[in-house]
Amino acid sequence: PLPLQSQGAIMEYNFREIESKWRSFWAENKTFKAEDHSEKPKFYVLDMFPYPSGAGLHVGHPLGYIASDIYSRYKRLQGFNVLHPMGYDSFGLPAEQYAIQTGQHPAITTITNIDGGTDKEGNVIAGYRKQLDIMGFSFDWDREVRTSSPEYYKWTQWIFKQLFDCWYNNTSNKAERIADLILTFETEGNSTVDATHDYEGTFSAADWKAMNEADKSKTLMSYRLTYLADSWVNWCPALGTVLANDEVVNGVSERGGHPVVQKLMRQWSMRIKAYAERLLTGLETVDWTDSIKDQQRNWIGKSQGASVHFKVVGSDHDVEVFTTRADTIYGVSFMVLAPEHPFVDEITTPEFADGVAEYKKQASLKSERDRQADVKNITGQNTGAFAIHPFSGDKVQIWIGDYVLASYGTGAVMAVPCGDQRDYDFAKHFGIEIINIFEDKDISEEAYSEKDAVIANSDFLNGLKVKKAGKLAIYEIEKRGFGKGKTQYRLRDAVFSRQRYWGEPFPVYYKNDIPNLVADESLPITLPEVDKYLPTEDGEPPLARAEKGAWNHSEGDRMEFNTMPGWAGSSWYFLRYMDPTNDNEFVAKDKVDYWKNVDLYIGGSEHATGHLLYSRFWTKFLFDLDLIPFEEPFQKMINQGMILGRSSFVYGIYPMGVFGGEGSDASMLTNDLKIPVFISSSLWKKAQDFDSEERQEVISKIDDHRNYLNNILKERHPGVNVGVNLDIEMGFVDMHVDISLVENDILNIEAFKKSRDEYTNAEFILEENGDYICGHEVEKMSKSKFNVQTPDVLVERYGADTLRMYEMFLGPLEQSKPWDTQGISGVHNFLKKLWRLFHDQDGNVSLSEGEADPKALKTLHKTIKKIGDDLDRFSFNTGVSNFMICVNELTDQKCNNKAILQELVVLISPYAPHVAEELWIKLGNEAGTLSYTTFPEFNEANLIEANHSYPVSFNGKMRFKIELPTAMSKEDVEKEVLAHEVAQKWLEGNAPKKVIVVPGKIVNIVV
RNA sequence: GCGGGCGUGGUGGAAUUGGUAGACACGCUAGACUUAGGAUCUAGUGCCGCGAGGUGUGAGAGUUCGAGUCUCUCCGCCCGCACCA
Repeated sequence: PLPLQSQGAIMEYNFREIESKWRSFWAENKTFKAEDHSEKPKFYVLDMFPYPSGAGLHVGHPLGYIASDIYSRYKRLQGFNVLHPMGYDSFGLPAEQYAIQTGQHPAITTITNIDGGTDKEGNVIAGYRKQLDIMGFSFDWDREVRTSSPEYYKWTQWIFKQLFDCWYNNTSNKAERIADLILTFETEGNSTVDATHDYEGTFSAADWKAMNEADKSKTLMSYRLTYLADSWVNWCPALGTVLANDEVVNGVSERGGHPVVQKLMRQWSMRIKAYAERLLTGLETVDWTDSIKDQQRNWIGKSQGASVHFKVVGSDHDVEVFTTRADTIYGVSFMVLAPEHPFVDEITTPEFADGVAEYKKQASLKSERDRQADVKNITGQNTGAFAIHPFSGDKVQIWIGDYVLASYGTGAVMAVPCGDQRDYDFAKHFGIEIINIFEDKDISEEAYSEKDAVIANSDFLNGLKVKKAGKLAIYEIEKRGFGKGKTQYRLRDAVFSRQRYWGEPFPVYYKNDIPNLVADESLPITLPEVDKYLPTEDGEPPLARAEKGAWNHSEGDRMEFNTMPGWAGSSWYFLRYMDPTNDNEFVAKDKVDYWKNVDLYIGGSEHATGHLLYSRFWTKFLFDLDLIPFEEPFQKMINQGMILGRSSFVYGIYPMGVFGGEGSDASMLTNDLKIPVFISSSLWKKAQDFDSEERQEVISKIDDHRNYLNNILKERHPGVNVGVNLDIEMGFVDMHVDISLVENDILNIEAFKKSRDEYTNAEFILEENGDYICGHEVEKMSKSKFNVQTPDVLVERYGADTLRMYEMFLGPLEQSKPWDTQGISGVHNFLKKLWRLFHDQDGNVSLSEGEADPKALKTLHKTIKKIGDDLDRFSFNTGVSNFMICVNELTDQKCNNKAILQELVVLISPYAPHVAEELWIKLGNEAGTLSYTTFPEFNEANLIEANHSYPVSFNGKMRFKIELPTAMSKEDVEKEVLAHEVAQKWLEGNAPKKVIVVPGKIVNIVV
């Protein structure tokens, strides 16, 4: 396409020159450097940092960055000391997968993706940094962090060490040092300790002292906030690694969609469960959307109820269950254990042993996904064992069934079929007798799960409503020693090991299989070189390939071979920006005390149960250790919507084969004859109608093409009766076409023909005007759909200021919306119009001094008010509209008053910083001072007008307007309005029933 | 099934506390200027109607002088969670 830049007047809006000039200026002068100490109040604006992928940025990525940049610039103008940094979440799978394929070290891939260059296959990579720079963001790049740099992950490792060295004290409700716990063990054993832990049983001080090193280590491990344990994990064979729950979606890996199975493995985990309650209550103190908060609440999944013990007949075991419906205790008709429940085998009677073994085998073969998909299929197996109902003493059957999850609660349920549909279905399926404990409720068809029932057939609970019965039941359960009231969380501890190369190594070595921490002086433990980025032959992670001498801690030890997951580095990066080069601390206390938490966080909502939860967890932990002065990392958060791509389609019909008599052969349709015919979309759509003229027209043109091909065939195969299969019903395809070949839905036919060999001779059925109109659809932006729009191309053609404003203009920030390049010209024209306000027809600067016209003042102050309000409520799209209205009005007024335009330039500078800087110096100001000047002050006096144009409604419908003095009294307004001739007409001679006058606003007449 | 959000012209969207529905822009139509236009400028553009006027914010009801906005019922779409005991 031709550049829009005209060669005409010299002083046209030359955005390329202006933008490159100011980009250099800002970089050279470090205009946006944030001071760590300041008299000014601080404001911390943070973007979720990107993973630098080789594919680069598309127009959807900068959306949030533009919004945060506008807000940062606004806050600077309001006199805040703004921290607005950027960095890279640079550990991750794509670089590692690329390393496996090409052998290129992920560190090199990462650097190329950030700084630009050429990849292994020779593709040119623009580089994230360059792509970000051309947008004119006011980042303080001196604070850049990269999670994969040793200087950074040194401190990720250090924080891991602190977690290892702490346990969670439920009494003080915070993390405390392990050394203190050991002291208690030495004097009192563990019975007085109320910790979040998974140690089974109790020990005395003497028991503790009698333990050997290995036992002590093992015991402490079940208290540490990060711990090594055998646990059921999500194993993804295709990726060769375990995944955290939030990385598994619908039973497949979030990245790549590979199947995930359950596997018992020795893994590092994070005891996030300890923080479940605080993660829940903390949500009340942050300004996030309800949607994200609810997602986190749901994920944490708090439920209150009771744990109850059922003795097993003829066994020492008792089955502990968790229930939220203690009121239904007398409705227990049987028990169900998860197939993986630890003592299933021990309680199973001999005659059911085979069945149980078979069922357990079947269950273990099913993946998590299969189990979920199989919800409707009721399966289970009787164990032959019986439990004793604690209150009634009745014997109830014990079954196993995979609708009971091993990982939730105790892995066992008391089944109350009258009140729970799953229990009900199970009972019906296996013919187990159902006890009904609800007064006057029919359960012949389904369970009664409403909570308004009255309890019956339940001894001391009879006649009580559900809620009361529940309380009384728990009271009795506790009193009689059958169990106790309990709060249960769905949140599970997070697996922290990955069997991958490109992540943080653990600062851990094993001595006689006991994990030990590497000393602080030895940090960081840097990633060793390996020959291949794949697991070893015996299934160890890639790090096991490292040369032993260089990598092992000391003779006879071995290092941890796992690496940390992606969320390790991103859980605390917002702290490092405050002090990115500190080699002695993860962040200096005085700096974090000044900057505190993030005031505004902008990023995608897809991190609701991953990054955002883990980051809150680590922040609370660091707060407990008194290392940082706040408990919530992100005070206010905005989740930008996705920008969807607008894909273009062509509709083609391909020859499908040949037909004919003797001697005809499919191979006669050689590749050079597989020539498609493409039909313009509107014709194609009309041709779907069997009776349409267009259909006949299309068919006859397809016939022409077929005849053409047939003639070639006949020439090649004289004497053979052969023709091609080519018609409107067969061989039809709609295909994505690269959007770079399409402009305003019109296909560039010549470029299209050149794009692929098979199109070279393609035929086209065109619109009357000779255009090929493409079809379109809104879908996710992706390479495979050929609908990716990159910022680079648009900046080159329209400039960064235009792109910034246009992305904001598309619609509300939080909303998903389709990308539409056509609309960008409106914003570009606006900036040209703005430019013209400052210049005369010859392009020379032309400004008038002196007092401004009241009209212009009104326009300006109306705009000041709106822009300020829009920014305060993050309504960037209406902000752009208001600028357009302002410039349209000033243009109509032919306003070139310096005082007015000066304020306008400041107002617009957050949105369009380059052109604002240029106009700022044209107004006679010092270069670069714009960023730190003051935001214009709104003065209402400029808005007051002598007259107001009242809209007059009859029964709420506006009929006419009347201009009256603003100060006129209600009574006089009513009188004037009623006297108006149009009012007389609508009244039809009748007196109005009622007249409502809202002074300065509206008049409504009821007739 | 549960939770969150949304539904306004041909399109993206505006209407902040209930007060002129459709701002602003794209697109479209007509015209001007131009060697040319995918540049620029002017006018028009919810729908029906020649007009007066009617009608109109997913559907229906309600509250109100007045409802896109508040309440209820229903329909549709998007996102998240989902055998959680």
